[in-house]
Amino acid sequence: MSSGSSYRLTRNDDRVIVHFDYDCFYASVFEAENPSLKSQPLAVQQKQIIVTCNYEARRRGLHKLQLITEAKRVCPDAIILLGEDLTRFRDASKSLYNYLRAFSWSDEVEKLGFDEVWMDVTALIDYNIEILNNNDLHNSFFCTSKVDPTQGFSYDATKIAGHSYPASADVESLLASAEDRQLTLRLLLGSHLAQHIRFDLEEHRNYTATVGVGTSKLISKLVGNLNKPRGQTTLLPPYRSQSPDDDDDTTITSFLDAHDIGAIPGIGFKVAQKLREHVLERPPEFADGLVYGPTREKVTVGHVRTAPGLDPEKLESLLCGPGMHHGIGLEVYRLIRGIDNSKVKDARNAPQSISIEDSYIKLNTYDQIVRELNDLTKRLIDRMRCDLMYDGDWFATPRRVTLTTRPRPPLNADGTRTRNFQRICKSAPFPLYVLNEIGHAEALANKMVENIYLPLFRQLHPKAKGGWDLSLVNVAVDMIQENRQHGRDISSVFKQQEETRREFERDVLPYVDQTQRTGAPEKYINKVSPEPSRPEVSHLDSNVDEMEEEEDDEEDGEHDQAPTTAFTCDTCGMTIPSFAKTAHDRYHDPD
DNA sequence: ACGAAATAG
DNA sequence: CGTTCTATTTCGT
Repeated sequence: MSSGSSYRLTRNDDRVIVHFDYDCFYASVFEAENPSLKSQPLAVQQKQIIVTCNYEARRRGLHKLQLITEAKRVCPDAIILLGEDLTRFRDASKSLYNYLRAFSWSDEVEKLGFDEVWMDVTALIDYNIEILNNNDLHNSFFCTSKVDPTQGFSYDATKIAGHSYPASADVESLLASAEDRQLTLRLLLGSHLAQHIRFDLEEHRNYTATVGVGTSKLISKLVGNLNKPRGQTTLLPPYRSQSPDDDDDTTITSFLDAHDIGAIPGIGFKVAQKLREHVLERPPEFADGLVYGPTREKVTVGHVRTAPGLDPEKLESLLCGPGMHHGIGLEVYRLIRGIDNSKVKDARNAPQSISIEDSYIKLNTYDQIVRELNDLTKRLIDRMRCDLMYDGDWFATPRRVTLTTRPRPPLNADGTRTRNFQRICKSAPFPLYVLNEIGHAEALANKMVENIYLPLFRQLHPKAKGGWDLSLVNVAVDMIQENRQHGRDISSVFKQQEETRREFERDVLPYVDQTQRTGAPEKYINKVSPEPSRPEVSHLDSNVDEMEEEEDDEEDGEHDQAPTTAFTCDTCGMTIPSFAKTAHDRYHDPD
């Protein structure tokens, strides 16, 4: 059916969205802690593989997901650090997120994983388009503050900052075109803002990022991939077709069409396989003996988009199945045409859920299971206290606890074992007494296991004949709600804090000439963390230590004068930003 | 509300 | 080349 089609296929191109992706994030966290690592080949290990490595290591033949044995053979002098404890990465991610948040006027700042952030910067862009002097675009000033007109940076509003797609795009003629001028201008301003934030991140936080600029989350994320690391790409118009029937003449289409169908965010493994099968008219083949990853029998977005008869209804019937939400057909239909009107979500102060899990080769006695539950639950309570508390108060509280296990399937008759990723879970209301006990997490964990997790476990595994055989256990709290705080909203605290930190660093740190930036940002900070509870993973250099950023924070004060936003500690003489005073006092006097 | 499943990094 | 450990979303019930 469907000829004239009443599908909502109009793309909203009124927004400017920037996607940040920190370069080789795990390695960068170690480098930010210890800048002398930057010039060395550095790799981060989890289990038997390199999960990421810096670009010096890549130049020497290392790469992601490489076996440690191979990595050591290829590059014997690589520095390999253990990255199995995610604490430092989570902390760095949270701090950078709040740092970026301070740039936003609308607080539409959404995180994906540890190393990606979208920002809807439309409000800033629209304001700055209004104040543009069209008679002197070369000498424009981008105002980054709603209240202080002197805050901002100079830029040339006739040129894109960074790269563009297509690389050969002629910005001058786009600006001269009645059709494309407005959109071009907005994206162009977006590119300058993105570059400003990127440079700021490099100078003040020692992180480089790769950025994409477009009018949707989909486009900004994908287009950023074109120039990495430490680059940025803007998808320029024309976004709209001249002909009514097809979109083949837009940059959106030419850009998206070349992508593998599985490369589109929102199209996962299952959906991609079904689409490949449809286009190829047979099941896609796998690599020899491998269960993971299809052999890249490349089926592209273009193939799917132009496949005959693949309208939203057809896609829906093709793709529907267990786990698929209704409307998946229309969603895919829109995605492959570059239509993604999904909002950048409002910034969050707390995660929606926290879970801790471990997998096991052998876990089959009650005692072992109780021990593991106690251990997992202690870690869960530590995480709750870290992520949901501020200044001694719970600013967010969970409403539910869940226990999830993955039973190992029994052996088949022929001695093989069928792979099973299926999980089973059971949940219960979150016990509020956990919030009131301030003692050690261990005792509290034991109590919680006794009262909550063991009952849930018995419901999950009613009969114990012959014991259990679990390959995975997960403890979680979810339905986390932010609490109404007395007086002001906790959001402003997190956001303001990073803004203050930024000003503090600008004032106290050595001046860096913005016009001379060529290589890596200079090393500028040494800091000793007062946190005793953070387990160390591995140490290379005991001289330069942690540079983790969290709310309980302090800075080294080897500089003479303090700005107005800082004070000098009477006990140790350190220069401390004012927001960190409480934490610093606690450092000297823990009780 | 609860449990399962898909997606993503 | 092995995926592990998270976190989010959405479905059916």
